[in-house]
Amino acid sequence: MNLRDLKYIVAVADCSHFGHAAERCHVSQPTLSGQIRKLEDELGITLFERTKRSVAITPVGETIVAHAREILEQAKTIRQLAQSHQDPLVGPLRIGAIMTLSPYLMPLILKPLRDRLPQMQLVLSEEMTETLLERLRKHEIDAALIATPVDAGEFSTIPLFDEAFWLAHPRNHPFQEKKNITQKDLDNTELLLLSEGHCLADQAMEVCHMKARAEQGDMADLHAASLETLLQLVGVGFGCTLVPDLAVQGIRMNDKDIITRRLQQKDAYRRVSLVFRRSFPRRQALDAFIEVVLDNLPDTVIRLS
Amino acid sequence: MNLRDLKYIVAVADCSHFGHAAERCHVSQPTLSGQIRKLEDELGITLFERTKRSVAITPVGETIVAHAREILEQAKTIRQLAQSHQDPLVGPLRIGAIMTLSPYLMPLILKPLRDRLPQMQLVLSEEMTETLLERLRKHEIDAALIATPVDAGEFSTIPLFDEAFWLAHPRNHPFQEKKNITQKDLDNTELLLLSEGHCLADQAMEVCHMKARAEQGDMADLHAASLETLLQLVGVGFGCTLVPDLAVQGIRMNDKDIITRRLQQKDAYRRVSLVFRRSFPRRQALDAFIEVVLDNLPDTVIRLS
DNA sequence: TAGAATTATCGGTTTTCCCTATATCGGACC
DNA sequence: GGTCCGATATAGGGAAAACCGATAATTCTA
Repeated sequence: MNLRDLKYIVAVADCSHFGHAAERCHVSQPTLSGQIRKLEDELGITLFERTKRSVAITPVGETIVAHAREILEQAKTIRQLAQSHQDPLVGPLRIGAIMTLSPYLMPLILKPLRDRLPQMQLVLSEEMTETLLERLRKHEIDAALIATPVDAGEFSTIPLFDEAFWLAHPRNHPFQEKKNITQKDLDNTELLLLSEGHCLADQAMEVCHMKARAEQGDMADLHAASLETLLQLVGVGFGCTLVPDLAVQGIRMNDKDIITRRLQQKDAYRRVSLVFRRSFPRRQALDAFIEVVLDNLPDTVIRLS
Repeated sequence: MNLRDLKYIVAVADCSHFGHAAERCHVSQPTLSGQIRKLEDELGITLFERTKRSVAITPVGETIVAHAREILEQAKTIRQLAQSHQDPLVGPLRIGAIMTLSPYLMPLILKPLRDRLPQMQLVLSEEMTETLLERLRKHEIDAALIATPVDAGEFSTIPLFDEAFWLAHPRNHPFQEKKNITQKDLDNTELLLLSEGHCLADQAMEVCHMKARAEQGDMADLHAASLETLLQLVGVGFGCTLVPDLAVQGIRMNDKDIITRRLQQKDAYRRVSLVFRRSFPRRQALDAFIEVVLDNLPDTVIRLS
């Protein structure tokens, strides 16, 4: 059996005439006759009762043709489905982003994205870096926005932009008196950090030359689960923290108890990249997505392409 | 696209491994790879995201494979349908019979038929000869039991048995005194007849050398619509009629006011045949049906095979 | 009885499918 | 780092199938 054969028998059932059916199927009448004969042999039944003068379908033939029609409909559906997905920009794009980036970046790009790529449906998720990479591996997401370098291996990485760290301290903190915050100031300060697994914590520690988390002892209970929580803690005077640029842009106006200050250090930034499986087939969708992202970043970040 | 291709993509979707899928489909791995590649090209989309190390289905691929599964199910259904109809004895057999035969023959054969050919479902209809032939032509029935010769042409005819005509007259009719009813007696008698179109009326007229119906004038109002009605008329003394053998066997015991007598004439019988389209494919079903009919006729009829 | 219409058959050509062998790539192991 | 193992992809040739044109066979029509 064969989709072609089914098309043939449906045509004959419709036309009750081998010649006309053959014409409809764009084959010669002998070809169509032969194929139908072969199908009948294969099924072991007579589908059409032929005389030299007429063609009539048998009762079994009738029910089988009904099934054949359904099959051909389904096949058409498959072709249409494929058709509508031929444009790689069309269809859902599943993007994951780290939690210290997503809430501040997404509001900037969602609307432009909807305007520029209305056919692309963005499916967002927020996870920590390791979880994102794991989900990439399991094909649960198509790409991840992270701020940690990954080995080439199975993934490709496209650097998007560098994002400076700002210092956030409470209104009446000693830092308020200082004009410039130096590397030394930072080194002597205990920062409030996000809980384990958040890359921001590691990056902050690196910037401040802090020791590994494991050696810090009882500071652990001050590790917050989200940047928002962290800023709340800063707001009520618990201490300072480092905040990436996009988050600063997002919060600066809202809270009078938090002072955010640019750091002078050259290396106080993190590099945000898009990571995806090297084999991901809709590369053009990613390129289009990247373009929208870069076009809608504030000028406080440094674009990399 | 192709049923084989769909089988291939379902296999790959199930196995996530070209080699294993190829094994399941009993083809080599390059063959399967090539066909899937070709299908992807034809559809213009990527169904599977492959690395040298692994295979994962794309979202479009997922939905397409779902449709493919349904198609394959339908195809399986077709094959099963064909399978269960491969025995020509299986399935409905639509038999039409003339109204002067059906009520007396069918009771004799229905039970034996159900015993001997339980898989064959008999669909009965009763019509006049012309209507039966028309329905044969339109494939509405598969065969007809009639008592009139038909031209070979599109139909085949198998004679089944000869059925004698009996004379039926009321209890106190002049015929009662006679020991033998002669041809001459009949010729001088006006018979009650069935209404136009029933072959029995023509046959009775022929046996009695009656003139054509059109010339009979006001006898028309005594033409009955069924044999049972005719016999009721005989029973209440309206006149005589000819009754075919099987009907006599059916009614003889029931009515004390009707006398049935065998005719001595050699040609006072009608030939009952089975007629069917020459192209009808289930000839064996007809043969089996005929065998059951012949095996269950009373010995008062003369079997012809 | 000739002609038109219709399905079946035949021989040869083209297309498709399939297989074996091999290339290529990525990961694992030493 | 080299080598082997496990995957998928590619190439070439051979077998099967599908297809076509021409023609036969049959039946209806005029």
